[in-house]
Amino acid sequence: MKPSIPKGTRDFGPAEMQKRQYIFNSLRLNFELFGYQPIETPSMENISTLTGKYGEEGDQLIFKILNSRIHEHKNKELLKKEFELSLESSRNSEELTEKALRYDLTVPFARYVVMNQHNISFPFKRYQIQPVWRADRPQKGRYREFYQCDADVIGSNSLVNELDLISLIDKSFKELNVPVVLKFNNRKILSAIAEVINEPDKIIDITVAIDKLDKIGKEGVNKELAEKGVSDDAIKKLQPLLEFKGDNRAKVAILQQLVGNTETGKKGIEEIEYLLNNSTPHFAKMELDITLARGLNYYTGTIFEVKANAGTFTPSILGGGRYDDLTGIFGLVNMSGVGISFGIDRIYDVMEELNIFPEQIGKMSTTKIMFAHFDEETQMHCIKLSAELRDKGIACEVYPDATKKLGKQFDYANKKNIPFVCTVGSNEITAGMYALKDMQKGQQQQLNVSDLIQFLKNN
RNA sequence: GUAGGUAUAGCUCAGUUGGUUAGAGCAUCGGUUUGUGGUACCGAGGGUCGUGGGUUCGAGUCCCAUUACUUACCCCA
Repeated sequence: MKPSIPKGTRDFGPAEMQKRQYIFNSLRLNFELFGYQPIETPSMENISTLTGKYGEEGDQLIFKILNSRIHEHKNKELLKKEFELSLESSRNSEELTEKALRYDLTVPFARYVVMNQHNISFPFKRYQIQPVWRADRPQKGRYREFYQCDADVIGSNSLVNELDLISLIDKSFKELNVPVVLKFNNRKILSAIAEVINEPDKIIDITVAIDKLDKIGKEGVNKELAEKGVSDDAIKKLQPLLEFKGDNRAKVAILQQLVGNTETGKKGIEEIEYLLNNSTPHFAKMELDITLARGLNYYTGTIFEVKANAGTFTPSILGGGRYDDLTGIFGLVNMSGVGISFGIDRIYDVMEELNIFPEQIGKMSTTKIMFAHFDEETQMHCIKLSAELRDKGIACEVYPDATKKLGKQFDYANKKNIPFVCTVGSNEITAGMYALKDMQKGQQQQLNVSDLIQFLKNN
């Protein structure tokens, strides 16, 4: 059998893991610097927890888990009927699938908050670093299994949380040295637009269409709007939005004209102005993008998206926003939350393309020193030495095979990028002086055990 | 779901208008070197050319089907 792994999944070797962990560690550190606490939730959720939260398209991409032991089901006729119905249309049958792999970390978080509401003191700031699964068709930068690193605050309406997240985004990408543009918008603006042009039912179609502006252009957007049944009159009213150019202030002015006289519009503009006036990103380029919509259904206020600002591969590497009533579905109302999600797999891809991982990352050995030997006796001596070094906190290993060939042992150390090799033969044992070779410099020196330990601690 | 591309050694790929025994680099193993790697030289193993059918005296090469992978669209981290 030829081994393989499912489409859209990947194995990670030691070098990749080192780079991935570099990103994970950096993000985790920042999450904690901002006061977020870690939680984890199961890979699978009850399917009813997930469906209906991501929009029509999103729901289709949920990985469903077939119920176990369906061959033992008591009512097979019912199963057959359910299966046939499932062939007819996109629906979910709990007789067939009652669990699904999580699609994101936000919805499971909302579920967690509702279930643990009596043990949580609000506002609750949590971070979560776990894989999610999407039954998408894989392509460049798109995987079926990938990690999200989420930071959310729930139980606070304050826009200070948005400011906090902007700082977190700014600081995180600064530390990773990834040049980014942080785009933001407000769903209230989008709602107000739908209101103003009298197409409140088409809010999703409208947002999705204008989201594509930079891809398909003004004409493309208009065409799509018409296809979705938006009236000509409404499309005409939308034109200023699609045509304007200018800086953040100019955009606000346009919004003011377009939706400033509606209540939601006014509120949305207020929020946007607050963020523009009070956020202080030093690294990320902050840009109000009034065509930014984001597909997920649950956002109601501020929305965020981050893209790399260099190179040719610039997918969205972070997304987020405010959701006012995600917990409401689970029975806990008046619980507004806001959060962001770093897509570390894409951040990795972007960093790889821009070649901005620090030089040593991916090339460093976690082993500091390897012991080379000549026979079983000298090998045993190495094992004792290694125990002594490990007690002092020095990562070391003994070449596992008994071989007389030093070359082979050095080759192993070299390929593993182990910086030091200590050769232990009978001469060394008798003298109590060991040959320590610096693999990079190629220099060798004789040291006794305590000097060896001291040297390795200092280098 | 829609549209393209690719499929030859463990990996990355050559392979001419269809023509003898299908090649290279890397990797692996061995040797040059029985106490020294990263750089040198020599050698070895490893392929049903994705699968099935067709055209032909002859197919890795042309045609059809099929499967897998991949890219773009949709959507998204």
